[in-house]
Amino acid sequence: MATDANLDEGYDPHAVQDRWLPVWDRLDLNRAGRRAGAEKRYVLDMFPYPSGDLHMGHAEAWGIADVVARYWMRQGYDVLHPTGWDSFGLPAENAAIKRGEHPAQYTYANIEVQAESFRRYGISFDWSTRLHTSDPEYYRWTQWLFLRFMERGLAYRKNSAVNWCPNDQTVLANEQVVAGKCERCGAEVTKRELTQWYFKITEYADRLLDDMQQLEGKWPDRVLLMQKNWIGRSTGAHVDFAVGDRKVSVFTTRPDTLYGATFFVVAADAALADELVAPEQRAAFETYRAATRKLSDIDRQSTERPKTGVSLGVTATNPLNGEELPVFAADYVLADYGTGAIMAVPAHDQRDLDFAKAFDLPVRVVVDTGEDDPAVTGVATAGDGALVNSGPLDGLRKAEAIEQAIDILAARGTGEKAVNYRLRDWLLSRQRFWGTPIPVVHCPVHGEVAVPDDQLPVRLPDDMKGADLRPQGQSPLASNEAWVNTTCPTCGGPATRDTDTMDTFVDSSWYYLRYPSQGYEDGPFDVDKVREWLPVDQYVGGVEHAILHLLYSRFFTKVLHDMGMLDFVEPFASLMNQGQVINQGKAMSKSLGNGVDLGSQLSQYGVDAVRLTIIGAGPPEDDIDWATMSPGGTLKWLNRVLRLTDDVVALAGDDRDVVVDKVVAKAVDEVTRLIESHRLNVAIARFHELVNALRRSADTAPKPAGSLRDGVTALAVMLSTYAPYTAEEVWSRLGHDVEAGDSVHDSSWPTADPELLVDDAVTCVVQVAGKVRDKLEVSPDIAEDELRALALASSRVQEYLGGKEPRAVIVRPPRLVNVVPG
RNA sequence: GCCCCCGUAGCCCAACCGGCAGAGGCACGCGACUCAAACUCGCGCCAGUGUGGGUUCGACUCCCACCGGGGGCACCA
Repeated sequence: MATDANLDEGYDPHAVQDRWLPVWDRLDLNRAGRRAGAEKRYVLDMFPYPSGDLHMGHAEAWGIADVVARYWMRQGYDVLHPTGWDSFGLPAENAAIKRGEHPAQYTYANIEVQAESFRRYGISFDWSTRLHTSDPEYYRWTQWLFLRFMERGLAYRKNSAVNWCPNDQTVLANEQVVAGKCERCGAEVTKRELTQWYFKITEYADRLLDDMQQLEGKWPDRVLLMQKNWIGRSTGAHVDFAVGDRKVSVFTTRPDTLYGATFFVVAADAALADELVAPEQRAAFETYRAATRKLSDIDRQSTERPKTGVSLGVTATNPLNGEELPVFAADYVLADYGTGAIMAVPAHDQRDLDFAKAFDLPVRVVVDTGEDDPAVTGVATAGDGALVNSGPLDGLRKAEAIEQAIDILAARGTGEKAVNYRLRDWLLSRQRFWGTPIPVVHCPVHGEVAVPDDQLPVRLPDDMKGADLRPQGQSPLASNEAWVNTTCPTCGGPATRDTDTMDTFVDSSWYYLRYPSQGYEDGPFDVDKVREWLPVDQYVGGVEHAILHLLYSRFFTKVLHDMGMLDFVEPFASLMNQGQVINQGKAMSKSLGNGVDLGSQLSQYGVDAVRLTIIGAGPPEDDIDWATMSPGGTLKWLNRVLRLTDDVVALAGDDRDVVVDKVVAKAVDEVTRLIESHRLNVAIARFHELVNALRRSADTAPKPAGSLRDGVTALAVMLSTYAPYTAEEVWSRLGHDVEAGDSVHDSSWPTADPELLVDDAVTCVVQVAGKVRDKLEVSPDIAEDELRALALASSRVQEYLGGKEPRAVIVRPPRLVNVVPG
């Protein structure tokens, strides 16, 4: 007995799946290079992380990319649709600690489960491309790339306060701190002073911003916007103040307000504050600094919090007017943005005004914006206006004054135009085990020494498991003496290995480059193969990577371009973000207990019904509420397709009906354009229409067998992109010998005869005062004059005109006439 | 606080450059088939596009304001 009574009669999707899957495996239809000589296309999903089996979200993302891949194959392109796993990372390590295993066990077991699920789900992967970032053959090249970055000064080590996740016991990149919490586990992030490896992504800030021009219209606007905001370019000036005999520079976007500066603030946790503090203020400063360091990022970044600070007991000299400004240390100034010090202009900056109020400092208006005095209202005025109280700047507008101020500063050698970025360098060290080891040796004589290329990979030890991996605040590798102790590649003397591993986002920043030459041993990738296949024509993935993976990959691509290894500067020509699959209005989660298991959906409705339901639910980027979907209805429709097929196959003869031919041509034409424009859900509606039309014709004499057979054939080919199993079944029932290699997945996309797309007559709407009053059947190429005359001759139009002359007649042949009464 | 996106039948969604608001589906109702039901086939049902204004011969579409929902950034000088 089937679980669903409906399945007893009609379509059994499982039998169809079991029938075709082994045949496809044998036919090997998805191998890149199969259509040698044809134009190449590269379709890619953001590769999966192997935690457990596939879920509904995977079903959507890979379903979407698979439609594109299969569509391009039908169109005759040579398609690369590869797969791999982003297989380093914390969940495997945590599972290993819990189970007393090596992380590789969990990782590779899950990969096998997911691989089998992908296969069953009918994804058109070229399995020969398969890679795993945790394989030594892969991470060897991650290490190799790191060393190239190091040679170019793009990987460096520095000591600074870094984001620390107390739960995962590791540092985090800025991009992995979301609203003050660890992106992975949600713990509140704290700060730690540590020496860590960084990638100098800030050196590419301008290019990351400027090259986005190439992506406009091809990437979702919101992703581009998020990246733009994240990079956060600000233009302004560096202004040099004098503190005693020391020069202290600040960054400001408002050099025009220099005359309004009434105090000066240094970030309390910046080294600069420690260096400037006067002896009599040192005790107070250190107390304050200690308190600052205890704050979590969340507390510290709250704008609600009252301003706090402490005087450093020194003054800074304003380079424009020579005024001596009191210097404070405060936590509202960030140590790692700009120079870690600011000139405070309370009249025109809200934060400075709040501080001035708290410390009873003067507020001096220097831009007359026409608003009330900030000293009275407590609201800083940041808008445009005329400069006042500003010596040579008086009377200028804001923009002019900014330029003028910079000119004056530059002439005096006390400042210059400057650009600053919100983007910080990418902190890549992680104090965890299951990642790519950083290929550096620390020698007491020679310092940081790169491991020579011919000694790569620096392998992870395979004798560590379970409790050995427990986080201790430093990498578990540090406790493995046999691994740590080595010799210096330069002098041969005793040395130690760097015990940190790389952020897994390093692994995923270049994987798409290796697919075309997976297994290549002379470099991370075969430059010629990359030239053939890259950039990726269609990338598909979640919007959660808008500023993590996507920004990092763009950075890597630009560096590799500069190294002469790539011809292009943007890795992903087109990007689609799929939405989330939710349930009953909420994200699926264990705590809510509203999870929908993909496996059980597949066993209940079959692969094709689930694929069609997910993709048909709405635009790819929209969230899908599974509670509102009916895969059962989709299964019934697939059943309908098969019944139609059987009925049509049973018809004898080759009779044609031009009406049917037109319906088919129109469906082909529209589906083609809909898939091209990524409106994948609407294409499914066209499938329904086509089936309805063919059904009607098959039920009505004279039943044009030839036209119907062609219609079902076109349907099978188009449907092969969404519902690969059912389409193959239809194809087979139409008489194709799939086992012998005549698969629908090796067929060609149907073409629509342009003559069949032309309508003999179209309906012209005739409006009077914008309201539809009549309809005319006219020739599609009717002339404007003729149509006007026809419309005005309409008795209904005359009726509504009531004998008056029309004031205007708007004619848009052949579809519309609007008569405007006088 | 700043910025972005979205509001169309009971529900999910279509509607090209501004030109007949409805393609498709779910649910529901009726009919045919059936001893009856299920399945299947056919037919039907329901909104004037969140609200208010503006531009236009004509607005779901463009502009402004507001309401509601979602998202991004958030002490970045």
